Amino acid sequence: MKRSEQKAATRAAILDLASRRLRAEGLAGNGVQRLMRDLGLTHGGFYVHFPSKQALDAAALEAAMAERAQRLDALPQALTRAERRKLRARRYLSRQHRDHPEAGCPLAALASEAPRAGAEVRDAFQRMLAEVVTDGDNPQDPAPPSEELALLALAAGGLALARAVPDPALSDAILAACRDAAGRLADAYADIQGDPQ
Amino acid sequence: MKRSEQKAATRAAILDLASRRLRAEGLAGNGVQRLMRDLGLTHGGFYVHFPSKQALDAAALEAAMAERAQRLDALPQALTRAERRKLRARRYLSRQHRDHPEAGCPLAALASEAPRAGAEVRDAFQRMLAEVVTDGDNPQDPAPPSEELALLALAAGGLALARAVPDPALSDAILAACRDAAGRLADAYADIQGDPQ
DNA sequence: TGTACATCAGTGAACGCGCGTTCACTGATGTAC
DNA sequence: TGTACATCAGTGAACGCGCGTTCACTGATGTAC
Repeated sequence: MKRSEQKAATRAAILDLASRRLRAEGLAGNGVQRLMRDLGLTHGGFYVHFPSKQALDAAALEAAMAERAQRLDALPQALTRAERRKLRARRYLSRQHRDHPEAGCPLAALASEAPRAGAEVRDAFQRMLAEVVTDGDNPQDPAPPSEELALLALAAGGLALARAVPDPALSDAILAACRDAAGRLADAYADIQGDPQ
Repeated sequence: MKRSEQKAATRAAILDLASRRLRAEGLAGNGVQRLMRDLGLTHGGFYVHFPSKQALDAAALEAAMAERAQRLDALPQALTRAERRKLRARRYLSRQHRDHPEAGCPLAALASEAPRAGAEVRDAFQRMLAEVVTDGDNPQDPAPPSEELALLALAAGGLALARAVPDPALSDAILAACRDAAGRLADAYADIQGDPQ
C-alpha cells in the first residue's frame, strides 16, 4: 500500500470509530487518546489527520449523517407521502434503533448536547438537520419543511427519551406512543393539503 | 442563624445553582469545584451536603422538576383537554423557554445525555418523566399516558433541536412547526375519543 | 540496479488543566455543668 | 453568668486520572540521480 493510501485508510478508521463513539457516548465520551489507543495508534499522530478535536467531531458528525441517510431514507417509491412518513417513523422509533445508537441518527444522540458544543459542531448539526428535512422525499414534490421538522422533532425526541429511561416497558411504551403520534400527524398533514402521488 | 439552619441554607444554595447549571451546561458542565467556588465556598465542604457528585445531579434534577412543574403546569381550569395541551405546547415551545434553559424543563436539556448517565440520574429522569405524563392534568379524568408521552417527546425534541441550531430563523421555524404539530396532534386525540369537560 | 537524500505518518514524553474524592485541620456554634 | 468541652460546617492541600494539544524524534516509504 502506498503511503498516501495508508494515510487515507488511517484517517477513515479514526473517522469511523469517532462517528460511532460520538453517537454511543456523546461528545464528551469521545476522547482523542482513547480513540487512538483503541485503533492501535498513539494520540500524538492524531494531529496529522485532524487540526483539532472539534474538527474531528464535526467531520464525524457528517460521516454519521451520510451513514444514517443510507440506512433510514431508503424507501420504496410507490408510496404516498403519508405512507413514506409512517414507514420512516416506524424505522426511526424501533427497538433496533433505540438499542444501537452507535449506528443510528446523530440528531437523537446529540440533540441536548449540541447547544453546548462549539461552532463547528453546531454548524455541522444544522447542515444535518437541513439534510434530513429536505432529503428522502420525492424531489419532484418537496414536502413542506415545517412538517418534516415537526416529524423529526417527534421522532428524535421520542428516541432520546426512550433511551434515557431505565424501565424497558416504559421505554417501549414511549416508542409505541411516538410511532402512533407520527402516524396521526402524517394523516393530519395529508388531510389538509391533499396527498400527492 | 442556628448552625443547622445555616447548613440547610448552604445545601439549598448548592442545589439551586446545580439545578440551574445542570440545565444550562449539562451534566458535564457542572463540576463540584467550580460550583462551590462560585458559591464562595471550597470544594472539600461539598461532601458534608452530598455523598457524591451523582447524588447531587439526581437531587438537582428533582429540584429542577419541581420548579418546572410550577412554571409550566399552572393552567386555567376551564379549558378542554385539547386546549390545555395546546397552551402547554405554546409555553413549552416558546422563544422564552428556548433562550433560558437554566430555568426550563430538564428533560429537554438532558434528553440525549441521560442515557449515558449513572443509575441515580437515570432513575430521577424516569420519575420526572412519569410526573410530567400524569401531572398537570385533570385528576378526575386522567389523560392516556401514551398521548402525553408523544406530546412531551414532540415538545422536548423540538426544543432541543431549536436550541442546537445556530441560525435563529431556522430555530424559530422549528419552534413554530412543533407548536403547530402539537396542536394538530391534540386535535387528533380529541377527535377520536371525544373531549371531556 | 544501487545509493543518497527527502518526506512525513506515526511515536511517546511532556505541557497545563479540571475532574471527583479524601482527609487532617480549624474555629465558631452549641451544650453541660 | 462563666467556664470547659463537644460538635461539625467548612477549609485547603493532596490523591490519581483523563483531557486536548505540542513537539522533538524515528524509521519506513518515496524520489532523484
